[in-house]
Amino acid sequence: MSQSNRKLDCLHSLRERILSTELEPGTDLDEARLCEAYGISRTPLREVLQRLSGEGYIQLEDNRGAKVASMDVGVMRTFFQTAPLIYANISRLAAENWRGPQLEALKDTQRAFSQAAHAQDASRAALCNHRYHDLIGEMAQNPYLAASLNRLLIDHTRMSQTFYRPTSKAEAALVAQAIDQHDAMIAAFESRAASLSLDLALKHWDLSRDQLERFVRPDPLPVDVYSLEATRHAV
Amino acid sequence: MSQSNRKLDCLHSLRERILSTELEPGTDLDEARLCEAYGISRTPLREVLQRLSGEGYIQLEDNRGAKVASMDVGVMRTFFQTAPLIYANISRLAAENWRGPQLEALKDTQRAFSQAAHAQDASRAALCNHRYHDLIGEMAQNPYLAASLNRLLIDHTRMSQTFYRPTSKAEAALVAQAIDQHDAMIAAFESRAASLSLDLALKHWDLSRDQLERFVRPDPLPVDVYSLEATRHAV
DNA sequence: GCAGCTTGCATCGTATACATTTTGTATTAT
DNA sequence: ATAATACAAAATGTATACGATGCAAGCTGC
Repeated sequence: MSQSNRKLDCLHSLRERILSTELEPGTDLDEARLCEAYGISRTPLREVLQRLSGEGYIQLEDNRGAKVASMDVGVMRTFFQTAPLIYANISRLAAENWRGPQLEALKDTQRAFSQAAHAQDASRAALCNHRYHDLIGEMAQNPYLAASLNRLLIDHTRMSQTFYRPTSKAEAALVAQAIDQHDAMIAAFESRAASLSLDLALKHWDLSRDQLERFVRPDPLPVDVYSLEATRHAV
Repeated sequence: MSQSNRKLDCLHSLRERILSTELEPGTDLDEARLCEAYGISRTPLREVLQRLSGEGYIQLEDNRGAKVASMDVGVMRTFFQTAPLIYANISRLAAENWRGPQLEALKDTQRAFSQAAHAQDASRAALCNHRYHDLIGEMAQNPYLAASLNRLLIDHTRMSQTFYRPTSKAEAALVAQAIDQHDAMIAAFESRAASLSLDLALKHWDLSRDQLERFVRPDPLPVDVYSLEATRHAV
């Protein structure tokens, strides 16, 4: 076959590696090295890079190669400003416009997400979560908003990479809550409940925002060292 | 220089030819022919096509070449549903976030637009209008919404291609009104009036929607042929 | 000793040649 | 006569070779 699987493999692999932050924001991507790794020549690899650039995963600079898209603080501010608007509208449209086997695909992805979360496989959970929201984007049948959504999801997934690594019971509970919300959204889509879907998306966003804030601004270290002494044996 | 001007020329030229519908939606793009036309080899041309695909100008199918992005009726419905949301928010953010020489660039483009409109150069006016709104997208400093905006503008420009070809006095008046609105928006941006900018964007959208509807659903042919007889000499 | 230039290496950009896939056409068998 | 198959021609996908660019270390002149 012409679109030799290796080229598609390369595309998907790079997407996943960027989403999982195995390739961290700002990382330089060397063409020759990637060619060797994926067993393809520079020509198809460069086409893959062009495409990833168009999707917002990487940035190309003339005669300077490719870098994984950065995530500076200014962009994060914009992210928090924009996400609820897009997520809410996409969710409403998904409830109205999904068709055919799309809902089943969403259920499958939700099952995979739930499994990964329970197995505490942070990377896989994050990728499943990404796919879950990406599918909702497809269900909405709106190529314009989908363009925004895809870019939001790239950054969202990269940011949330650390959250499905429940280091505390509180965070584990938040993940469980996220799973319940996903189920509730699926039910709302199934019954074509548009405005309910919108509300659920906003609630889901609130939860995610709390998780993200917990990451950006974690619990401060205890001022009183004696309280550490007291809790040490409890762990 | 490495990014040989010919490659960039090719990119810009194809964008303009698609926006001006010289290359109509659905047109097949032949690699060899384009290579010859722009004097570049297939490798850089294919990278240009990949990029245009990422930007939403064309669609690539495996082993089947490139087609200019289509504009079926379903997409148009979605366009009318989505445009005001994005335009309004972009406009508000542009008022809040523009900086440096961006406003001057906008004024320059507005002058060029006004000139083209008065010269009744439909193609150039449409491209200037496109650039005007694209610049507002840059001023908003929001890469997520910019992704939606860019895709909306591609279809918007292609649809409005016929409107700056004022065949009737009514349409000419609408164009004049659009120019005034552009000026009002510039003034609002300059004074950082966020909510005014949002309102103006919505008004501008209403006007554009009226123009588009006039095109999609023109005045019906006169039922009474005698009325034609009556107006024939008036023309 | 330091500024500015030159050289060398690593990497990117382009062209060309080759392989694979698609498509149109002609031929043959039913 | 129609349909199926095989072959030929055109277009797409890939690999490799070569030229161009950018960065860094070393050299020369002041």
